[in-house]
Amino acid sequence: MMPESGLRPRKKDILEKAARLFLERGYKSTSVRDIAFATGIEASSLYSHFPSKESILELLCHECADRFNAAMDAILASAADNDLSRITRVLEFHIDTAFEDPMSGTVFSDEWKNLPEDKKVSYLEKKRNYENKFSTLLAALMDKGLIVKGDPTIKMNTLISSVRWLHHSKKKYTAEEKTAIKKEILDMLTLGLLIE
Amino acid sequence: MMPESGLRPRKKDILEKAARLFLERGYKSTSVRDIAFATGIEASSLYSHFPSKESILELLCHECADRFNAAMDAILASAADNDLSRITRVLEFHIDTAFEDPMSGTVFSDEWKNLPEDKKVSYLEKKRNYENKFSTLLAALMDKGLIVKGDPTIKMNTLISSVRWLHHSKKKYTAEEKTAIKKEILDMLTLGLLIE
DNA sequence: GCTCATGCCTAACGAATGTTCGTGCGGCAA
DNA sequence: TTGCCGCACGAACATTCGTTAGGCATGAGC
Repeated sequence: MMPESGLRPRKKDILEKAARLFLERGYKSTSVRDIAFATGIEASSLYSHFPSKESILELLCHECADRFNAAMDAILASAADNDLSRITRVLEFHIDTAFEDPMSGTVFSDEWKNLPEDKKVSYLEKKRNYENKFSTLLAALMDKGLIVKGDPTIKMNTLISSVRWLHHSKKKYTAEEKTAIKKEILDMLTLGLLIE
Repeated sequence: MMPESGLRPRKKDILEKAARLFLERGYKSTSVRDIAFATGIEASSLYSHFPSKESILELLCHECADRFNAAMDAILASAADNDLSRITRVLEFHIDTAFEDPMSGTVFSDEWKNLPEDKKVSYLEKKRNYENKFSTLLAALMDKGLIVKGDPTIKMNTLISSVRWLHHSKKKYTAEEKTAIKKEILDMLTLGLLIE
């Protein structure tokens, strides 16, 4: 999945197992012993790799926020895109992430609440930064008359939320199914439900 | 004296406080002592009203599922509606609920996972029942050529998810703001983002 | 061959959790 | 009055939680 490749394999392993458990049961419902068992070691051995359970969540949260921001920056910087294709690519990124790395979406919208207060602040800064870029992009599109005018924040939140169900979807999809789902959601968000 | 809604006032009070805490912190992060403190009693006194913490969640979950199903049934049964206005009213119900009773949405999509296995089954049955009615309605609209054809389940999940952010929104809105937000989300979902 | 860090173990810790117990108090029915 | 019942209490319970301490094995570098 995503943990940096500079990490020791065991550490990476723990992060992956923790991420999956946090996704399935939530942070609070996942005990240190659960993570250790999934990794195949004892609970106390975790502390050879991480100073605390919260530090695992912290690492996952910030890594995820950084990945979202990096993707957004890349899309915004790409000269190959006009504004309209930019928003499509942002949405595609959200959908792809939901498929390939479902933990990210959960972290991004839910589990960060379990961070200790100080770590929460710095995470929320990254999150707000991402959302600002998102809604600024929407506002620019409104100004150019490319999308329906309105409150960019409302539209942004609605767009981000709308793919949330994918994260928790247990079903395994084939590549073709993923493409089909992606297209359907994308069409729905851009063109709407109704036939005019 | 409270206008008795079936439940004793203290019991109703506990349920309300618990619902709010479950919404804000999540079920697992809310202790029995938290609920008791919010109600103004001791933890042990809770057990004069409920046999367990889980039973509080169970009651909230099933009550919520029943409310969603009742609303859906009312909309489907109403002769005053055509199919197209039905889907609008379903979406409006979701948005209204997110404003007026934010706990419901959280329960509906998240916190039910904390139910014990046997209670989970009966809850999921109600939820599946609701979702079936929802996607059947969408399928009917597709057949009549009123909405874009596709997978009703994908569309249903996307629609339901898209208002999830409202539940956790801390801001309190005026009635006018609520109406405006509702209209913007509704337009966005039905007409899409793009200007054709 | 010695050192030393690494990674894992067993054992145990204090704190917090959900819950039970015994009790007391006030109101209502007999 | 008597007795019961609903509701509340403080104390204590067993369990689980995150975490720490101390020790043992391994293997790389001198």
